[in-house]
Amino acid sequence: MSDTNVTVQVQGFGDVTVPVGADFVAVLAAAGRANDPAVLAVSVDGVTLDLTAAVAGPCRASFLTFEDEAGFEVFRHSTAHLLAHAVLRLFPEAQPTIGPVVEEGFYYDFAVRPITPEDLAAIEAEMAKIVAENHPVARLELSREDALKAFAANPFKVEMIQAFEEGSITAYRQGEFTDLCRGPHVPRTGMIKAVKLTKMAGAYWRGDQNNQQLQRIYGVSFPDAARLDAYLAAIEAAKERDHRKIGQEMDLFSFHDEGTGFPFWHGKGMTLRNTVVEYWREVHRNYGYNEILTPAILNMSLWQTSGHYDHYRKNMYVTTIDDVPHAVKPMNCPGGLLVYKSRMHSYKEFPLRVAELGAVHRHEMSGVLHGLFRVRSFTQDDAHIFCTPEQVEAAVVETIGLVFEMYKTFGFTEVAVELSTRPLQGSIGTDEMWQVAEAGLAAALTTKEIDFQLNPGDGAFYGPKIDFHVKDCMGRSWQCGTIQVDFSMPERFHATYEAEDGTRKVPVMIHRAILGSLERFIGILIENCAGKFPLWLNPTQVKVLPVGDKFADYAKQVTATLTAAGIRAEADLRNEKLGKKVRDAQMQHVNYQLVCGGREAENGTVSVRARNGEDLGPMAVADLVARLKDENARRVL
RNA sequence: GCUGGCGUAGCUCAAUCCGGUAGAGCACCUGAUUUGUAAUCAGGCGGUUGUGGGUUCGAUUCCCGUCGCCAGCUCCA
Repeated sequence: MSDTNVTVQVQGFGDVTVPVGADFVAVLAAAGRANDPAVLAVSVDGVTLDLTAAVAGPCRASFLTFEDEAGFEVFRHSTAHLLAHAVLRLFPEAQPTIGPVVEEGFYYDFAVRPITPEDLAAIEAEMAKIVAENHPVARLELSREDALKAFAANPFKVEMIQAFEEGSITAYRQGEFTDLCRGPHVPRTGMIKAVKLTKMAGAYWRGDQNNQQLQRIYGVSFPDAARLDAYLAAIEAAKERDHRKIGQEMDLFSFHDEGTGFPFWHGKGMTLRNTVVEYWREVHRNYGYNEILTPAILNMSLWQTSGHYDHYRKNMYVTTIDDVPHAVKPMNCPGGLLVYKSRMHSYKEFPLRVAELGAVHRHEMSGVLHGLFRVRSFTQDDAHIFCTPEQVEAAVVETIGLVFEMYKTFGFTEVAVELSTRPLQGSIGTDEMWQVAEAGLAAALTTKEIDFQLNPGDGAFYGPKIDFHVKDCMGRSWQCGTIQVDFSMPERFHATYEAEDGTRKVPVMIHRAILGSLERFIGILIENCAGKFPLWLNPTQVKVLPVGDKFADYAKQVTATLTAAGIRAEADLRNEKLGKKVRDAQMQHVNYQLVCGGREAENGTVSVRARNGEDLGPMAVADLVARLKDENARRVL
């Protein structure tokens, strides 16, 4: 090999030799993929670069397409530039700020007059024009001085440039549009075949409410129209499983202007909720918990003792009783501590497991409310475990087991775990307390052989925590469970126990929730199954469908038999044809439809149709009852 | 809370741009039909157009306030 050539190891192809100073377009050609339209960028020794970057020396290169995460990001980021390019053509006075790639596509923030939905269509059309013009995208390296000059009219870019290191400042130019950017980018605007601007919103410069409000435009993009269409279809499908829509259709719950953010549970919703609670109680009994219930409104002095008055007051509802300030509880722990303190405790009782399905009220900002997911009143499946410092690890190990067991029952087998440690500021307690608590949680996770992500500084102000995120069938992640070690609350309340040596000591308190909020968890359940509940959870498990009025009595009789056996059955006695009743039962996502006609009434059977449309044929009512009871008892998913 | 969009019958929507006192489907009720595995037919009931004010001869429509709903407000060139 001579000095004038350099060898590049191309992944999936082999070695390629090109002249020194050649770019990766040449490497691509040498690898037999000249002008491959799928190639967006190149990864050189792990660093993503433009295809137009020069080969600096011997290296390993792999070409990136939309299928590679890095290639995908380049593509989306280039689309953000395309968006800014189009916006500047239509609104020359607009000042572009930043335009990153996000999970759901990309966005670009502009300082510009409010953008309307009509503008969005015009911008999309302009973007299509720029794509058709197929401008090459060129990288420019700038000195700070030149960069400041080039972007002098845009205070946001100036602010950014001032923060950058000299020598690292680059910009990209396509046609008449140049944007400050780290890159890399796709080589030509023509590669961005399918774009959809999805929504627009206000956002603050650098995410700070005190800064100027900007106009944010969101979008998605794909290398071809088919993938865009598939994406849009998936969005529509997600709307169909929105728990707010299903909650209304299935008559589970409602919201009213008279109580913003406060859910009203209907009969069907309560059945679902009670089923969840029933299971919850069963498991907690098995794990040695005892259940308590503490009041909703308590004297403000309690919240002063607990520290909520100082740390959480802005989220609390306050009231006055007999001229004395009180507050509606935002958390259950202070009440739980009063119960603990109501009598003496011995180390022999530990770990003392006390659970409470406590309804808490929190004043959340109006803008964050969202169906059952974010409400102002919800029921926590709370529990507090009182123990000695030595028992923390074992108690946490046990709780982790409980968490996984419950999630599995509801069909959530993919669970992500995070350990959050002491916040840098505003935490209470000694270094030693924190070290012991953090080590205890980490050790418990290790014992259970659970992979976890460490979030340094993300703990509560009173102690470290483990958070559990369940993944639903759409791949979305929901934080539900939490285990928090707390050394300080028992101390504030002067809670004690009598130790083995006869001295009074302060117990450790472990706060934990598994479902988190019943409301939210039920919302997750609804979206996870799109309203098609497994039998054990479904508020209406069975619909009995007489084929005509003549068989109404038989249908009633079957329904009564099922109900007596603990099966949630309803008869559809409307004067409608069978097809109509089947259709309606399907739309209500009932698990089984039992058709009753002459043949069935004569033989004491029902013809069973499953929700998936399968015809299970005629079945003796007693056999069906046995089958459903079994499916129910085993909580089949 | 902030920005933008939206509030019309129990539900889904039309009429709103360009002011002339609201219309359909589903649901519900009545009748006919007596039904065999995803919608039988006909008739009927149902709305001070979220709410308060303003402009106007006249406001669902235009303007202002207010309440509620929806989306976004973490991702850093």
